[in-house]
Amino acid sequence: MPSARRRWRGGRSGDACPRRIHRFLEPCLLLLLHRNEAHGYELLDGLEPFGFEQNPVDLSTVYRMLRGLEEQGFVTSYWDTESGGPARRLYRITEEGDRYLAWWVDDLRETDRVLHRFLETYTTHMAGHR
Amino acid sequence: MPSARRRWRGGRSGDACPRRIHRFLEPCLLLLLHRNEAHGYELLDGLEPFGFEQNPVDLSTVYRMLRGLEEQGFVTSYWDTESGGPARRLYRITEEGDRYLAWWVDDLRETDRVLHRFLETYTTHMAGHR
DNA sequence: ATCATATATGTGCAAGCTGCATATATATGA
DNA sequence: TCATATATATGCAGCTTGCACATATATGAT
Repeated sequence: MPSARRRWRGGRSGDACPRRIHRFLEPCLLLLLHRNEAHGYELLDGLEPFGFEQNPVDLSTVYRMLRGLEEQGFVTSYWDTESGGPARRLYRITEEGDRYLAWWVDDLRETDRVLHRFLETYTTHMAGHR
Repeated sequence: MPSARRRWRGGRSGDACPRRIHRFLEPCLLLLLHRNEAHGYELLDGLEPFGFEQNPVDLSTVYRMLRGLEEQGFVTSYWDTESGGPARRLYRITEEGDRYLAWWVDDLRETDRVLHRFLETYTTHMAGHR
C-alpha cells in the first residue's frame, strides 16, 4: 500500500508530514546551523517548530544527512569532548552551505507557488460543482 | 550525489520540480479525472499547468500511478477501442476517489502551512543578519 | 504493399530517501 | 554496580521515480 494511502487510513487530520516535501529536512538543518553550530542530537529538538512535532524525523536520518552535507562541503564538523557525556560532533555551516540554503529557499518558494496553483484550481473547480 | 544537489548544479533557477512534493502526481491525476474521464497519454498534457511544464513527469509513472489508484478503488477503467488508433484505457474517478482527493487537499494545505512557517523563519532570521 | 510516424500502454532496473531495528560508547546518579 | 540519558552510527527493507526498453495499432506518405 502506498504511503499516502496508509497515512490516509491511519493518520489524524491536520498532521501532514513535513517530509511530504522531498528532503525538507536538509534546509531545516542548514537554517538551524546558520543560527548556531550544533550537534545532531541537539538539532532534533530544534526541528520541532518546523513541523516535526507530530511527525518526528528519525535520528538516523539526521545523522546521515549531516554526513552528506559535510561530504559536499556545506558544513564542517569537529569533536567536542569537553562538554561531559559522550563526545559530540559539532557541525558548522560553510559559505558554500549559505549559498546552498539560499538556493533551497528559492526552490521552496517555487514549490509554494506550485502548491497554491493546485489548491486554487481545486477550489475553483469544486465551486463549479456545488 | 543527492538529487537536490544535482538540481542545484544543473537546473536553472525558477524551475522547481513539482515532485519536490511527495507523490504530488496523485492528487493532480485525481483532480483531472474529477473534471473528465481520460486515458493516461491524454492526462500527461493536462498535468502541465500544475507545474510539470519544466519538469515533465515520465509517462511510465503516470501509468503506474493510475494502476495503483485503480487497485485501491479510487478510479475504475475500461477499454475504448472505438476512437481510432491503439486502444485506450479510460479512467473514471469513484466516490472513494473523491474522498481521497479531499483528504489530499487537506494534507496539502497543511504542507503549505509548514512551508510558510519555514520561509517566514528564514526571512526573519536573515533580516537580523544584515 | 511497405514503411515511418504518432499514438498508446506497459515492464525491468537502478538510484535515492527514509523509518525501523540494532550496535556501540560515555557520563551521571541511584 | 547498574540503570538511564546522552550521543553517534550502520544495515536493511520498502517506497517512489526516472530511464531504457518492449509492444501494438492506426494513419499517411512513398
